[in-house]
Amino acid sequence: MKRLKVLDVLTNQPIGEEVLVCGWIRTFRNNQFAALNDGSTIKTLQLVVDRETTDEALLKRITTGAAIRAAGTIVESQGRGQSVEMHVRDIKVVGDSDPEKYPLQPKRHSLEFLREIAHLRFRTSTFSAIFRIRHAAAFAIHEFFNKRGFVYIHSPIITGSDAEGAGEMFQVTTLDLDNVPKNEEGKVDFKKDFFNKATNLTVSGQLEAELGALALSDVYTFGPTFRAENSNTSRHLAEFWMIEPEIAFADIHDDMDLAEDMLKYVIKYVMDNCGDDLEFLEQRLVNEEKQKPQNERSPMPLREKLAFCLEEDYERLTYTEAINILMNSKPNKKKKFQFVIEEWGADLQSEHERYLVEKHFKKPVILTGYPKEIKAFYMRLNDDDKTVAAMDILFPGIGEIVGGSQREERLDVLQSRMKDFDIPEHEMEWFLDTRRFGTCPHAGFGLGFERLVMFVTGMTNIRDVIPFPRFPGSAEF
RNA sequence: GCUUCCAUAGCUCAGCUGGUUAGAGCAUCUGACUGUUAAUCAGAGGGUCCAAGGUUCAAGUCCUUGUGGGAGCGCCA
Repeated sequence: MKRLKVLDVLTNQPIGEEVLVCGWIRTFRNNQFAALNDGSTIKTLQLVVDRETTDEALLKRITTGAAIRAAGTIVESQGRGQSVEMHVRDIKVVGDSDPEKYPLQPKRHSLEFLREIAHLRFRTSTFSAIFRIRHAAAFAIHEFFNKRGFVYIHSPIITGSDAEGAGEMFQVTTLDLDNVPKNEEGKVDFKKDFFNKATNLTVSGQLEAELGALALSDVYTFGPTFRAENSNTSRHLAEFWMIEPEIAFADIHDDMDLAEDMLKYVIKYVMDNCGDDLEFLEQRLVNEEKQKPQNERSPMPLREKLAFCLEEDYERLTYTEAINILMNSKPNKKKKFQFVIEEWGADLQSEHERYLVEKHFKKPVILTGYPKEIKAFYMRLNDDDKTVAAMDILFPGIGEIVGGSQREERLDVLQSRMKDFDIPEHEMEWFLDTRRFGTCPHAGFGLGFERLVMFVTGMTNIRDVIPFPRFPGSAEF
């Protein structure tokens, strides 16, 4: 007999048919009713075991966490709470689970506790929902770009370029750290290393994506990214996944349109395909927030918040406009901000971004035209010579979700900008070649995938939306 | 890296200005019940009070240091 997934049984309801299901027991009530989950859906299939005819020793082995293979007939449920259930004819315990030792028992567990047993947390309703949604979001991203004719580029994970300037890098080496070869100057001799040079894990695939875009027109990368920064927050990881589209013959406005369209596409896809999981996570949030005071609770339930982000156009404004709003804001005048905005040119802190998104506009915001001093060298210099064509998309609750820009396509301007930032030209010749030969206006952005998953699931700690989070001091599992 | 809070049973927590045998709910186990669904009822077991020092007649409680965790900030996606 072919195994059916629980999702198929619950969707198709093959009443009267004998089927085979496999999965793990969530609870076993009354020595009679087992809730079986196989990860295909957040829902469980109720297995009704005949306790008169089933061996008592076998009944004792049907415990929370046990792996089960059960054959029986699907019938309309006699009880409330589910429409169909299985009358079990034959049940086998494939893998036992000692209830005295198994850490997941049918009760609420804290996210902090589950983080410590990340190898088992897939088995909880919350995390199975999160990772199904994570999958759906990843799939939707590929689908979105594919429909628009983008080419998926695999940018290198090990990079020999050390001028990307996006943060501290992890070194990659096969040198014996107990006996490091030195050159004549007494420095590490990387000529003896695996690649004959110093190499690192990538902090961004953007520069490589630009190379692709200047031939294939529209490309994107979607891969792991590594930052060796000592960041200890609920929004940062040392290893995370990033999506970096790059579009040729395009300006900053095309870039903003693309980012907004993509975010909306992914959110809609998840809403259309993960309804049960979203409903569960929404209820989870409501229950969690019951303990909080009214003013700290979310203004909208999860699904309403997502729908709101689909209907609304994101508020687009310049850095200069944002500074004016902030300078005239109540918290700024009453010096409630930790960093009071006093003049144009100030870097925006997260408290300022949060004010704009959560208090002032109450919807996603796209900020453009930042002062050139506070942004990267490759961003296109505007005609005012003071600002660059950068854009950041800010989301309620999680802050910056997208950072992008129109790229500086003019060779001379780019070279002078690199000089300003002390970036050695000789290491970037390959990058400058794109400006020497057939350069054209182009733009792109980086989307933090985990931050998107946080937003869509309503989770508030980034360590709960990636299976095995890496952060300073921790690379477990 | 900085600021701040926390660490007591398998889990979530209570434990008052330091005072005799450290508690509850859930989970687990035993029994009863049997169409349950946070099952119910009765009972039982379960503790290096994070670690090491210190103060004190007396420390789960106070102090110091360390370790682990949360939240916020910075860096960013």
